[in-house]
Amino acid sequence: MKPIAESTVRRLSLYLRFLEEFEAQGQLTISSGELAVSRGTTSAQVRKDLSFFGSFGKRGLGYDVRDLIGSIRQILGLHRTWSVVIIGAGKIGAALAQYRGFATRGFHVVGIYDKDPARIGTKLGEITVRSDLEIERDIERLRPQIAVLCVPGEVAQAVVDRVTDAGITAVLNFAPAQVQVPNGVTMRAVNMATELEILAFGLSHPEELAS
Amino acid sequence: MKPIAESTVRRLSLYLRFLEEFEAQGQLTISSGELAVSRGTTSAQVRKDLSFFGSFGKRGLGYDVRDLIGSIRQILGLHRTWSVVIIGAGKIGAALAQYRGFATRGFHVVGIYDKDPARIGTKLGEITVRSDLEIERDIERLRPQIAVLCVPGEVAQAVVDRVTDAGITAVLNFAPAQVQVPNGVTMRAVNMATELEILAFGLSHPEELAS
DNA sequence: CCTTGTGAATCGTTTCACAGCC
DNA sequence: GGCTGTGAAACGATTCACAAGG
Repeated sequence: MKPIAESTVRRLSLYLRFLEEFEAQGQLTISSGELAVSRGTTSAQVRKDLSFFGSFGKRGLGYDVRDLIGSIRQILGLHRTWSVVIIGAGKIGAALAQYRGFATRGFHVVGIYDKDPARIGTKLGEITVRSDLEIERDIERLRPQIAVLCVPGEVAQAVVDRVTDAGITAVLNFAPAQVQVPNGVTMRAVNMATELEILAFGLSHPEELAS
Repeated sequence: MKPIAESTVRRLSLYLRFLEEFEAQGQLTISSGELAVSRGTTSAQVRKDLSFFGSFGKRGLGYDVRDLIGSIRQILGLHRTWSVVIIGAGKIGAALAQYRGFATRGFHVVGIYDKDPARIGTKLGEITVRSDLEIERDIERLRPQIAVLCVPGEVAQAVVDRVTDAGITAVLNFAPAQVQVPNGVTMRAVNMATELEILAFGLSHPEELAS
């Protein structure tokens, strides 16, 4: 298979969200054009995105909503569950631990860890904060695939090194720091400061930020 | 000025972060190559990104760290402060309200709002949660530029309509919903579910997710 | 000799346009 | 007739490569 652009994967995720809404409304079939307007893109883009993975529609008719949901789920890897550990039980870690959106999409939080003794043992929804010393043992035992980092920027790299050494193969980084991961590990970063700064640029340069 | 790609703005924000680290370490001068390796890009990319805004270096020498920090701050619109309102005082809204990264970069949180009477009046760090009924009045009075949305997906569009009608010109959307903004309003979305799904795709298709 | 700034070349993504099929 | 799937064209971003300046 040829390499797939991140932008394509991101759109597939959005298509999936809309398809689920359409399904909930009882719509059985949908055209690439309908899917496109709901998401602010073009019908050609929708068809091209899907074409990388096969052909899912019927010419003259469109796509079967339920089938396409299944196909995109399969493409994105949502036909199975994934186990997640959250590292850092500060404000953001705690908020994420209780975020319902994880579970409803097949991401199971199997552990949350902190270094601060005051936090260890406290309950966040279903789950109890454990000592950061147990990270390695738990990862080796429970084999989660994904680590969500919610630690201070200064320790982010050290923590990523620990979890990837222990066997984590995907990292979602909320820490305000750029981190390196070894080959074979997928990494994504969500950086609040950067998002705000892009907004500030947009405010400062009306009409000049592309898109 | 020609339109600037979002990817360029995002990199400028990262360069700024590294330049600040270099400055803290007392480094006076830096080459595009040094800036590039710290950020995983190329020296040509660094120079091209900067070239859209002027010429900031000295041939044979590189860039003065302090000057370049000032120039990038100016470019990004960080030479002034921006006022922010947070809509929704649930877990994520509350976490953001207390996020130190806002203030240290010149983003002042001037209000946080919720609909739930149990939350109204509670203190989050410095600031007290106010009724969502005061949103319009406060926006007209305090003239914040940025709204950060931390409300449930179902009400996100209605809330965006309210704040943009009241005069907000930039929105950072953490609600798990696609929203439309009127022309002239900058919008960015951070969608946890999408980020996780991109990771799941990466886990499911090793070697096939571009970069 | 080193490093910037930048046009030109390359690469990747999006859009177009139409043949093929329902 | 309507809509998909897909090569080809257009566009945009990144990389190359070098002239110009310290």
